[in-house]
Amino acid sequence: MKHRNLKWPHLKALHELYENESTNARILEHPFVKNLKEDKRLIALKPGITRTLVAKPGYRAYYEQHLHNSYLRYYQFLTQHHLDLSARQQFDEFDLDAFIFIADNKEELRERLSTIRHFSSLVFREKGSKFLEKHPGICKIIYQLLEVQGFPDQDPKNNQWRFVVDHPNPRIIVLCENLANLKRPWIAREHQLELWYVGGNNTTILEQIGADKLTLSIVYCCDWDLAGLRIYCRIKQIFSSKGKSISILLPPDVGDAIPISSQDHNSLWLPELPLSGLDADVFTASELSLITQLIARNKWIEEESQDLLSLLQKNGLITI
DNA sequence: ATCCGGTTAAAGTAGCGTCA
DNA sequence: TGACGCTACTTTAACCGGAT
Repeated sequence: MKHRNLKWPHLKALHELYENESTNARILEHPFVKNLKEDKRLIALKPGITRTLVAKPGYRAYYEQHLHNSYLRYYQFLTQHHLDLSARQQFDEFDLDAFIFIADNKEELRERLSTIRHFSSLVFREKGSKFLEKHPGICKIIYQLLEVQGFPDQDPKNNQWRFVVDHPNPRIIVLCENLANLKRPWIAREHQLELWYVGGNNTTILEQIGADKLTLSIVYCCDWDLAGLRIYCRIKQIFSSKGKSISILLPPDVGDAIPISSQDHNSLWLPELPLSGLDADVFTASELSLITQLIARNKWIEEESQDLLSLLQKNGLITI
């Protein structure tokens, strides 16, 4: 039963035979389908038409017993995850089960995401470590399920996480220093935002932002501490060399600021340097004002404490 | 309803260079 | 020399829209 190894086109066409009693899909070469026709005699070619298959008496009952539940499960999954339902997709039942596993264990897999070969041999053990490299279509679906832009480089030292919340028609691109906003992707989707994770030293993935996207507004959302603002300076420089100007999301006031030595925070200001060593030319007057206040009070503002939508609204970037 | 032709996506294949 | 990887070309079939 598990070895019938039907691909999605076969499942789809067999379902079409169940619903409409006929299909034009070319599925006869498949041993399982061939067996349905030649041994079980539950389907047959339509007389006079060489490419149309029709259902025969008994097919409905057979389908309901052996195929219907699988089809419904896969159909529901693909629909839920907005995956392409077309019969061009070449994944089989094994792959579909793997997709569902990936979706169910998305966070864990993302945490441990390493190289494409490692992932392939872990999740597609039976198909080998090179399976995903040779099947870009299936790889693309995994990216979509995991909501990543790609696997990190071969070199484990070069762990470039490429988390993205895509929108087909974004109004604005938000570069995020932290994952917090990317963990609430529905907010971005509802409001036509595209989110890119550029935390840590992930700035090289900015090269991946397509030229077509450069016409949109790009804003950076970060912790207001030395590390976050340093990244902003670097990103602004990168985009500036492409002739693109970006801005930073400015919290409305210092009200949400917390002491610099709070838990798990180790980005200290450098009070001995003017503006903590940041390049003053990068910032606007109101941004400079907030930075100097934070330095003076030895505080910082956590990105997670700010609501992305109201930040965008208060910065005049969207209307809700 | 069937056929057809253009477009698109994916898989298979063959040719070529690299490296041990 | 053989294993491997990269790439470009070919093949196949689905899909879509228009014609018969």
